[in-house]
Amino acid sequence: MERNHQKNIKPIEPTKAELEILQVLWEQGPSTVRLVNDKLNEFREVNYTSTLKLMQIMAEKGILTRDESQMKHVYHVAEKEQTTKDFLLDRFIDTMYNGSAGRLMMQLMGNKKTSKADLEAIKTLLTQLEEK
Amino acid sequence: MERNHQKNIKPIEPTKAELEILQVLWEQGPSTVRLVNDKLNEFREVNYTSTLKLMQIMAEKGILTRDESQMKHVYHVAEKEQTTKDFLLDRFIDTMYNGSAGRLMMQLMGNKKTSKADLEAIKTLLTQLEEK
DNA sequence: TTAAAGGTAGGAAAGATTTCGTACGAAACA
DNA sequence: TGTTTCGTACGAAATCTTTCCTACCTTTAA
Repeated sequence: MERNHQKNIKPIEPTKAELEILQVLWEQGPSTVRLVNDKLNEFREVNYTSTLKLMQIMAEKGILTRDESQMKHVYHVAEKEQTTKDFLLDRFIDTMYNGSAGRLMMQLMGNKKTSKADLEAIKTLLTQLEEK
Repeated sequence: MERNHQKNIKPIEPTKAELEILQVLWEQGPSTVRLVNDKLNEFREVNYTSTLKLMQIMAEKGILTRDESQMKHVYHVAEKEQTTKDFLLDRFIDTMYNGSAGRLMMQLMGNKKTSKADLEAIKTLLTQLEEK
């Protein structure tokens, strides 16, 4: 079930479209709207000003910051990528697996997206953890 | 009909509120609106007719089916729980980890929601898998 | 030096999702 | 029987999200 016990911390709750933009910025690093929009258009048609607007809103919300010193503003992701991903993963685990990461692990084991190599890597990591 | 342009494949894309309802039904099994609404109200205030409406919409979309033989309709989840969860997990992995389940695994290892017991269980499972 | 291209800002429309008011029928019960 | 309680149906309002139009400014290139 969904809960938010956090008082002061602002929960980053990107919408679907916002997440797309975050993905581009995570991959490309700080970027102009133009670049982000071009990337988005590689797989989905979207008007330049739509992307602009969205990124402006995200800046307002504090999801992004921007450098306005140049005419072409450069947008940065405000939070560390990992912080956001941790938050989203936690929420996913809460809503889908009643907060049990173990259950998610279990499902992953049987998931087609999990390769043999993945499993090997996990095993190695586990062993290392154990040795400490 | 017009919501779903794909022919035979049904992409289960529950919204946030719909997912809450699914969670209740997964946990409780087939239920009346009353029961679902009561459960929801345990952690968030929501009007009975709101829940009713949502469940009616979900039935229209095919996410739920319902038994109308009694006055108190009983709603069932149409898809197997696992099918929906598989789909949602896949999508999560795609948007958050570029489709790599391994990366998600890695993040899980360092996640606070992953307990020592979880890790142990994984290890056992991995070893079993290997022996086969 | 002017036209074209490319940039931001802001509002409003369009779409999707969520919430709830109202109407009305069936059951429970005083 | 009459009234209260509990149920469904449906429309519409409220809200959130996404898209894009228009205005206007700056840079670039002819």
